[in-house]
Amino acid sequence: MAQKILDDESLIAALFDVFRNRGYEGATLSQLSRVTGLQKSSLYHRFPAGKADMARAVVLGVRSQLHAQIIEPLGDAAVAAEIRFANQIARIREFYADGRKNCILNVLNLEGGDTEIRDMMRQDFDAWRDALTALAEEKGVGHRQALQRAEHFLITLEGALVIQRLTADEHTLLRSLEHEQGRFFE
Amino acid sequence: MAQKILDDESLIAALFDVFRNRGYEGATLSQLSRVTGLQKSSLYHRFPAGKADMARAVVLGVRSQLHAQIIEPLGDAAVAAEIRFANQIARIREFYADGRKNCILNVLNLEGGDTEIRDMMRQDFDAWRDALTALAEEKGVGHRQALQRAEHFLITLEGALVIQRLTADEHTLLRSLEHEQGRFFE
DNA sequence: GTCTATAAAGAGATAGAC
DNA sequence: GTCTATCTCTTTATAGAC
Repeated sequence: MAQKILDDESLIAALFDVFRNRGYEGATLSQLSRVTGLQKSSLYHRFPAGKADMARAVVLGVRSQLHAQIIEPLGDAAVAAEIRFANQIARIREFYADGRKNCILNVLNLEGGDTEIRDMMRQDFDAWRDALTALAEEKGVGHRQALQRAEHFLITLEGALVIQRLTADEHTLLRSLEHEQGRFFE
Repeated sequence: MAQKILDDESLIAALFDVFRNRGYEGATLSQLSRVTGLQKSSLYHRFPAGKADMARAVVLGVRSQLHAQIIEPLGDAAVAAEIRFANQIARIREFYADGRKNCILNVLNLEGGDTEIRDMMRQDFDAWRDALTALAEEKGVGHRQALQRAEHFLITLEGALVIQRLTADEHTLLRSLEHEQGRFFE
């Protein structure tokens, strides 16, 4: 049996990088081929439905990372709520390379995009928001306000990524996350 | 002299709608032709450098609207600061159709995008942020904090647009704007 | 200024050898 | 599982008539 040159994880990580930086339409098969080191036909062997399949695989990978590294730890009652929030910030900084990488949720959700992908991303947003809501409630914040703060936190995250990509001010994301951290439980 | 079927303003408005909803790569000449009612060659007559020219024209149109309708009114000393802020909110709601339309600054600023366009958008962001900073300072907020609030307001705007596009909750933008309005001068 | 027609390049996708 | 080679379709762009 012939060898896989790249394991699935590295392969999808390479595809991810192209999609998040250039969007769905901006990611060409030539680029995807180049960054993975695989010819187009090899990509089709692994992703029979082509580019749409690759994008779906990327989103599936992102969502499993998101759940394992961020959403589940937010609900880990063995750790103090403030620490869980701080750990979340650390994972966010890694995941977005301190704001130098885009959010796939933003770039893969334009008009004409794959509805299956949008549905998955909606579910993940809901799950993340709900985990944050529960965290605030744990510390005595009322449900309605906890929900608002959770949503506002994620809005700030997305907005900071957009603005940092525009201004190239490397501290935008970090500043925003720390600002929200200070207000989340108060 | 032959007639222009569409005046420049309506033409650019139609192009704008395609670019903001589908991004640069996602906007094809076929679509741009369809929404304007002009054949591709007619578009090339008006925009000799093609799609790149169209995107630049769209951004020029947006920036003149932004300055006339939002940035300049923010500095109009004849109107109370709170009213100026409230008027800004009203213009934002119109401009983004209460969150149903994207921000062009987000979708035209991916990797590989036109640097001329990015530079223009950066300038406009700076101008808007500076106008908001001055407004907060007018009401006694210190410079450093005024700048932070101005930036945070624009981050929230961009983030709310991203999240509303994802969740399709029609109240996301409005709720965010009102929340920020309550905190801006305090 | 707009049109029809067409060219040229690049996109996504497939066939078949190894 | 990967490759070379090829195909088809769409995309961007141009030529030239009206």
